[in-house]
Amino acid sequence: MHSRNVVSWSTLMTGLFQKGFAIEVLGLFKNMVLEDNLCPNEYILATTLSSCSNSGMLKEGLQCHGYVLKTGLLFHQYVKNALVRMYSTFSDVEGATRVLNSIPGSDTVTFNSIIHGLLDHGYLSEGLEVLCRMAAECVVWDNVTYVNVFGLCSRLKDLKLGLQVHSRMLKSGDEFDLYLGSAIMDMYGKCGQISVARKVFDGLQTRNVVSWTAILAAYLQNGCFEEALKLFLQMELEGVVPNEYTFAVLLNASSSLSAFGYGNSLHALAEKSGFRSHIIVGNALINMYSKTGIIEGAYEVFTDMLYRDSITWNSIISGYSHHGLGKEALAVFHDMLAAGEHPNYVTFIGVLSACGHLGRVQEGFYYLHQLMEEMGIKPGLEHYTCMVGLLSKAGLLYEAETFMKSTPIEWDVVAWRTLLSACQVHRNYVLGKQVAEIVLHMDPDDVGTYTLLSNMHAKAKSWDGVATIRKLMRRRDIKKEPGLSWTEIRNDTHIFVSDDNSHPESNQIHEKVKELLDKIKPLGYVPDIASVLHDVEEEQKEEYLGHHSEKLAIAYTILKTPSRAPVRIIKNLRMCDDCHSAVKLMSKVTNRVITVRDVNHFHCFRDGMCSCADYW
DNA sequence: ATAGGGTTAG
Repeated sequence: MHSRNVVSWSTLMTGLFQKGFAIEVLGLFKNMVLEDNLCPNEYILATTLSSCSNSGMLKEGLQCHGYVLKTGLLFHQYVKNALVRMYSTFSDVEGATRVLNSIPGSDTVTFNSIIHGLLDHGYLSEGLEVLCRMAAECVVWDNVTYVNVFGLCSRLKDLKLGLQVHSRMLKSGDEFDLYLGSAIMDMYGKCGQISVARKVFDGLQTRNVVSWTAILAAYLQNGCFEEALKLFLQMELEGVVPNEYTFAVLLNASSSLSAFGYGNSLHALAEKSGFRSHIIVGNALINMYSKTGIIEGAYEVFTDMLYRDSITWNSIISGYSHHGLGKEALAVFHDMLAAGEHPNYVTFIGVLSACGHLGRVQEGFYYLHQLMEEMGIKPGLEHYTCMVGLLSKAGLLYEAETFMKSTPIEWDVVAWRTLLSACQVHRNYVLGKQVAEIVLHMDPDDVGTYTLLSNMHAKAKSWDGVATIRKLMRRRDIKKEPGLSWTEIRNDTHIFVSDDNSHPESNQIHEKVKELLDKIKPLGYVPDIASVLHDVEEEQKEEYLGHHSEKLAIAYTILKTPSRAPVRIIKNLRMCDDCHSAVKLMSKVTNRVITVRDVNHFHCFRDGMCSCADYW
């Protein structure tokens, strides 16, 4: 153009802004001032400020604010709104509030911007306050307001508020849109009302990928993992193309089921669909591989990722920790610091539990008392519980007990259970029984603790103790949870129940178990018959041990898969001592890698050893 | 003649 004016620049800048080229808008702003010597007006500044928000350019945003002050454009509504959004986006609540209050006149967009900004940075009560103010000042609510307010209800998990807002929306008679539909489903999902969310979904006239993903996420958040995976097939059938959020949800559903078959297929599909470099997909993949027991797969995804954020680092660190790989976890943690990524609350849970696996008591306390302080992270219950685990794992049971008594925090049942299982491993039954009392006082229905307690009595050969526990369980009507193990072979899941002969191939499986046990006896396997609490002959006790669900699942997988294939088992309870020592030797005689995910640990058995170093 | 705010995720 031979001659350009502010409107020419403004038109171009708006076009770029709306297509997502925020950085380019800032470049144009500079050129307009320097090349054409033009003075920006309120249109230019509104767009430029928004571009600063969208591209994360804080410094430039502040410079624009200075420009606004110098040029006296502050009293234009659009400019004010853009400023409020800029400060909200950069989580400067005070700055946003200052703009909000210092310039008279706030419209719907002003309030929408500040509420959204507050929610996005976790200022929920402040968000609620602004909403009340908006209502008090009788500012009109539009669809964007409703979307934001439903977001507020989701985060507060406040169903009552959600229902009130939904009613108000229906009465307002405003035109409904897809943003609203997704926000409503999200609200009901996060407030635990999955069937209402589904009803909203079924009532949608049109659906896009976000509506689908929102309902899948609602199923996920309500523990309906298989339903989520099933519904995805329906989504594909209707020709809706999944995006990176969809894959994150589905991978998470697979992780929760420990379904590596689904996880693997989804990984392939995500790559084919071009989501290889999306952070949330990478993070979900790390999580999926780690939770399905394939920690090498998790690391491979991690190393291949082009872009990482703090969740990426946290995922691989806690993945390594869950697998008992303390050295690897700490090495990645140091890489994280070197890469300039700031650790957070969650990072240190993984780091401290890694110290636990390595028995590094001093290093753990250094992180807790010094590094966390330096980084401005206040230790919480989870961190202190890691310290209890760390001390007790190192055999310092009484130090752990003292630590618990001297730390001013309200301990939960998890912390006491940590100390309890340490007492079991270190065979300190005196302290163990005391701690078990505390655990049962806090949670009288905890079946695992009764089992642990009666095991401790049995190990100490206190048969009266065993009888007392069993009486107690009968009196309190505590039913022993059946032991379940499952394994995925090709695309089928096979479930095994302890002491259950109803499997069609039961005979073969038992024969295979017997064969394996006979093979490992010469290597030192001694059946732990003391742990069998049935009143039967010794020989039969040995047979009962062979009926544990993980032994059945392992025998079956070995029968049905090629000779070098890894064996992966998931079970619902804690692995017992007998199975643990048996499976170690089985990994040796079969030359297989056997991974068992029990209720809270991963055990990777290889060549006669377990990754948990016999502490779990 | 040119301008602003929203949904799903780890």
